Amino acid sequence: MEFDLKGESAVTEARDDTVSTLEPLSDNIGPGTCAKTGGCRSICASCRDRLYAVCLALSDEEIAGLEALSRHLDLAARASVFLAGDKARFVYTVTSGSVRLQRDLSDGRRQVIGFAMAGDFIGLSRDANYSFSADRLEQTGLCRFDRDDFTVLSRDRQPLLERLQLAATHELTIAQDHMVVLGRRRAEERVAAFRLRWRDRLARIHGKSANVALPMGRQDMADHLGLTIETVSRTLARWRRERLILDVPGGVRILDLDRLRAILAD
Amino acid sequence: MEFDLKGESAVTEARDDTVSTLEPLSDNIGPGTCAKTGGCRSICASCRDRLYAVCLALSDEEIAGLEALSRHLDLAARASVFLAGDKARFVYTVTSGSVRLQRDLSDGRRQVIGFAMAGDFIGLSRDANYSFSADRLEQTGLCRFDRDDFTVLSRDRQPLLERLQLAATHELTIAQDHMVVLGRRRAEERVAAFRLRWRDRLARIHGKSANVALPMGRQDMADHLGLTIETVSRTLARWRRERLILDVPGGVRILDLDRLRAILAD
DNA sequence: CGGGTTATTGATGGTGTTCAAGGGGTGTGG
DNA sequence: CCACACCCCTTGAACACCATCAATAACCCG
Repeated sequence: MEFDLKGESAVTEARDDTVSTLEPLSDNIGPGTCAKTGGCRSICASCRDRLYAVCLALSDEEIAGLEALSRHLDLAARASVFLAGDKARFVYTVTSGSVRLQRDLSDGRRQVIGFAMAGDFIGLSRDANYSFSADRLEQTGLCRFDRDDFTVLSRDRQPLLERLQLAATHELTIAQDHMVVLGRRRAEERVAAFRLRWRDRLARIHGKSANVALPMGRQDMADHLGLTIETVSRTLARWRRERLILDVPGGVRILDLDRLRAILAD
Repeated sequence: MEFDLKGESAVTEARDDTVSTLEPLSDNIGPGTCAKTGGCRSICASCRDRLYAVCLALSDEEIAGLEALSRHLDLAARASVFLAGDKARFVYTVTSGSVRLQRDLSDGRRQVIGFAMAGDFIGLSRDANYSFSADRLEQTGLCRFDRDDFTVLSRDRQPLLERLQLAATHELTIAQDHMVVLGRRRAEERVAAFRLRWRDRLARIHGKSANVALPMGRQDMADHLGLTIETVSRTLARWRRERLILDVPGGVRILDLDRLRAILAD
């Protein structure tokens, strides 16, 4: 119970830092807070605190413009937001929950391109169609924009365009990081890199904590890291034996952060 | 001689398509064409024909603004444009030649993030410093812009910002493609994916041709594909034995494009 | 409790790496 | 012009890491 990361009574020990609740955004978000057709004031506003969020650095007025175009969705787990090949009509910001982004080969092999969480912007596409699929890993809140509307609006809003530019560059940097992981890291290093990175991302939103919620399964991690599910499982089993981590419901507790970092040695 | 891809008398058979010279840009480029301090009219203008080039879709007037800030460089092979960790003072467009982009791990392992060729924009950085190094593979022409100047200029030039946005999204899509290659492709597929992609990129600039110039060495390919130099070498040796490719000075001739494509089966 | 899904664990084997030696081209200097 | 060094590429043999195959265990929901 004490370590439960998902339940209503989610309480985590604050170790590294001050506060650390796992869903601080849930106060602002929910079906009740949002008008069906119109804006979602509190949601866009909540973005403003977050680095790399698209609506950051916009004036109240500009946010109002965005809101008029936005439509908030709160969707159950385990279904897609969009599929690779779909006409790219919308762009989204994630307001809560998490989304898995993936590409599939015709023979069933899968590469998980990345995971999007609160504050992330998804749906940017070079072409008219999405080049990857997006699936919800859990109950997920999204702010949806019509792509064309969004383009038109951004035309006379340089700050928004610059934000968008920053978001794309940010994603690109992450993608390059991950190429190093996929191309030149061994299995244990890959898993360590993923866990540490995931921890950092959660820390930005929820504050630092030794407890890390992991909404994705072993197969998702494996497909993200270019490994098999067995290799991931064995690596984690070893770490458990060596008291490096401790499994907790819905996630993991990192017991020895330094040793985990040492695995990367970089 | 007939297949030489590098010499002064570079002539290639045009097979798939009409014309196919390997350095069509060289007419416009050279020390003589460019004032030391000022703009490079012909160079920016030449960009306009090319998709994803940053200065595409700008008016003559806007191009003039860019040119005033640009400085053209024509540099010998085998030295860096910038290093990972350097302060990111400049951004560049490649006008001729090619550049290798890479990240290094502290223990010597290397990941080649990508290669930039004529029309590509490099130096975009999320942070104040470059996150990867850029090295010239051959004699290379670059248009250099001061990053701050460029930012200021782009502030009231939406088309430029949108171009920049497209360039970043384009790079991101390529990075995601490559993640699939690194994460889920076997050795032979990786090499095939690289050769085919490289061929397509050259085709955009020089027109289609069965002859493909390869300015990078085996080690570069290996570090790009997450393989060892031996595996790359063995794969190419097999293809040579099977009459799938034919080595020519400075590059390769693809003898059986369909069979090469079939290796990817996707 | 039962059925399905997901995770773990073990045994075996393959793909690609590592280690090692030799080949081929190029440039330099005698 | 040849000899030599250097670099890059190729080829072979042995090995290691991780994948594959297979069986069981834990979990989740109905």
